[in-house]
Amino acid sequence: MVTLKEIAQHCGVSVTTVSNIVNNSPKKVRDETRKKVMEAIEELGYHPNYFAQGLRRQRTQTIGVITEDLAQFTTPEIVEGIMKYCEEKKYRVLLQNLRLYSRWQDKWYNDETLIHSVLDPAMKELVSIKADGLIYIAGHEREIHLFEEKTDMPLVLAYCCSDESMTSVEIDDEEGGYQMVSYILAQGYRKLGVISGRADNIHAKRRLLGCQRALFEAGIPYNPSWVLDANWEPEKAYTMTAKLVNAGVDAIFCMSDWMAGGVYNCIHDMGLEVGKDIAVTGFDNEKVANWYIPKMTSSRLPLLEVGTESARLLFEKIEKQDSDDNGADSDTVKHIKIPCEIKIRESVPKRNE
Amino acid sequence: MVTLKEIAQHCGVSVTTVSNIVNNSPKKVRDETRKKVMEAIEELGYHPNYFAQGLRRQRTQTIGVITEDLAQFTTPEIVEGIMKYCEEKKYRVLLQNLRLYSRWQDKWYNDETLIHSVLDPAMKELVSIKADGLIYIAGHEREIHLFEEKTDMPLVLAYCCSDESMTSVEIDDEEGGYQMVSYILAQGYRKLGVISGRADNIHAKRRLLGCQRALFEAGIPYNPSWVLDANWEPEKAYTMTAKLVNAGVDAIFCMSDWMAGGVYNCIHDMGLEVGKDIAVTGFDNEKVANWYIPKMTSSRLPLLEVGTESARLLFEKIEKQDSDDNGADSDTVKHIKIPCEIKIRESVPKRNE
DNA sequence: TTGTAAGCGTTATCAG
DNA sequence: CTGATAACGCTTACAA
Repeated sequence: MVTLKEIAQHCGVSVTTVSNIVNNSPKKVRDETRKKVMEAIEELGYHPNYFAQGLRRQRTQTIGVITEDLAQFTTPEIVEGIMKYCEEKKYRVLLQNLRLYSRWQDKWYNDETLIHSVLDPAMKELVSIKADGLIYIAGHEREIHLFEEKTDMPLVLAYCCSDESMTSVEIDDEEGGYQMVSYILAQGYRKLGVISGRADNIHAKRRLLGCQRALFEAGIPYNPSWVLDANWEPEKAYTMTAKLVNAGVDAIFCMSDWMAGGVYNCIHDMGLEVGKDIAVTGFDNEKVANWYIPKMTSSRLPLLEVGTESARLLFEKIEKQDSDDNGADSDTVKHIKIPCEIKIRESVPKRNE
Repeated sequence: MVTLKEIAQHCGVSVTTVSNIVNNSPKKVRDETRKKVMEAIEELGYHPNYFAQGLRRQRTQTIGVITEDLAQFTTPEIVEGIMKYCEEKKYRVLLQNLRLYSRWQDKWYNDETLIHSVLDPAMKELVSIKADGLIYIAGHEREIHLFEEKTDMPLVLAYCCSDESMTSVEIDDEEGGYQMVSYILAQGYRKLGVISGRADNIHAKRRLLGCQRALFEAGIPYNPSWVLDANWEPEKAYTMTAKLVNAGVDAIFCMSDWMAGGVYNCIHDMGLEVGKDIAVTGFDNEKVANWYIPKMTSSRLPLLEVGTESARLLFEKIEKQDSDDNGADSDTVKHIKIPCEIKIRESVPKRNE
């Protein structure tokens, strides 16, 4: 590998001069020398040694990203957002994948010691590599307490949150639920059934809250017995749909596009038609939403934005830390929620009545 | 950060001793000293500095992974496979994301200079970080010529291939097509229609080849006019299906699960029933396959395996390189194809006839 | 404007 | 069994 020294020898100058040119330091360099050196660099193909540089400076121009599970459908897009931002900032990304699902399926959900068993080595890794900051991407949104013993490394939580002291970027599920239900009501429906995910799930809870708010604002009483839990499973959603239809709802707000498949099928099997007889909406705006018939109105998760926003906040912290020579802990903690985007299609036609 | 020196001072020994203990070198160390040092390491929380280590050794224990687009549905699982393997080998993974799709949609497909404009900086990066090896993951399978000017870095192509000189791991599309069509024929169907992807697409070509082989082996004449190109688009697949049905086929081999949605819809709209009137199979085994009614037989892409196998081959190369002090270029080039796995469901019932 | 030299934390060589 | 010391490639204060 070509080193500074070799370039220097090649040009008959000192390493210092070459280094100054490479880092275009404020020092004055004769144009002639600069040109000569630049040419040599080009010709010999010099590229700074990352390790020597990292060893010398205290900054590594590298941030760590730890994902709970890269194979979760929400994760790659968040990572993509982060990388996009980092590219502009000329930062490297060291990605760690905890592979929680493939290791333990669902068992890790509430078992933070289990998570720690793989998280701790990953963190050590990042310390040893002196990452300038860390973004932690959860596999599904929830409240975590993994980082109690604060590291000095700037940290941003993506797709999850923690206590007040931790900067986090989440999607605004409540607003998403609110938007969706407001839309359904605006289309003229009045008897709203809800197919929810797991009752203890933060997405489900927040979306339901938004739903209730929309109902309240429209002056429509909230009927809790029309809210059924299908545990994110299409099969269960199928069963629940039958109950809701028999109970007389005219619209169903289903909390995931996949579960909505069960809803569509059930309605079809009952000899009814989605849209004409019963309005249906999903959530997540996955590809399927476009392929149900009629095409289903859904809500896009702003994952890319979660990524870029996390990165933006992280760099804000890193820069803050850099300028705080006094060591003042004037941390800028923020809790950002990014709105979902409703994608209107054909499953909630205007009610003519 | 705790350094070797600090540990040494704490214990009243030299850094050499500590280093020897940390790397459990063959050198003999008195048990007493070892114990003392180990305790200090534990207590002070020592972790070797990645940069100092990397600077000193020539090995970095890091491999680079360059993805054409992480958001491609096939990519994360391959990455996951690689990371799984690397974890066992105690290697780090530096992931680079070219983001080809989000940058240029489809425009980069046959424009390798465009690709080079983002690939080259990424490669430089890996050189500067002295990655021990590189895995390149394509966004869709095809033949690439991106690495003509051989680097000395061990390289494996995943989900794509190149000329003979390059090690690659692909999925065995031909065998996949063969398996699927053999199965359809074994179930008693004789008039096979095919909905293909882009004609110039390597997946499509290979699957079709397998299909033709299966037909030939069964002694059934191949009718090219029953092979229609739907460009991977469900909408087009819908149109094509009508043609095939009108032409009198009794089974449709559709080359992607998403296009199969169009097939299902068309058959339904024509007043027919998938399974009963016409057999249908998809490909890719995406989640949807389970949600069409009747559940669709499809073929699982062995992506995780592509990942682990790529990593395995890469380490084979790395180790080879290490042992080849003589510099002999006794490279082990391999072209691996990993079989798909047919997932039989309900869309191709046994023909009773 | 350019050069000298120290030092970042490690490992390897060689000497005690 | 243990310890000095050089070297890896770079940045930076200071000297010329």
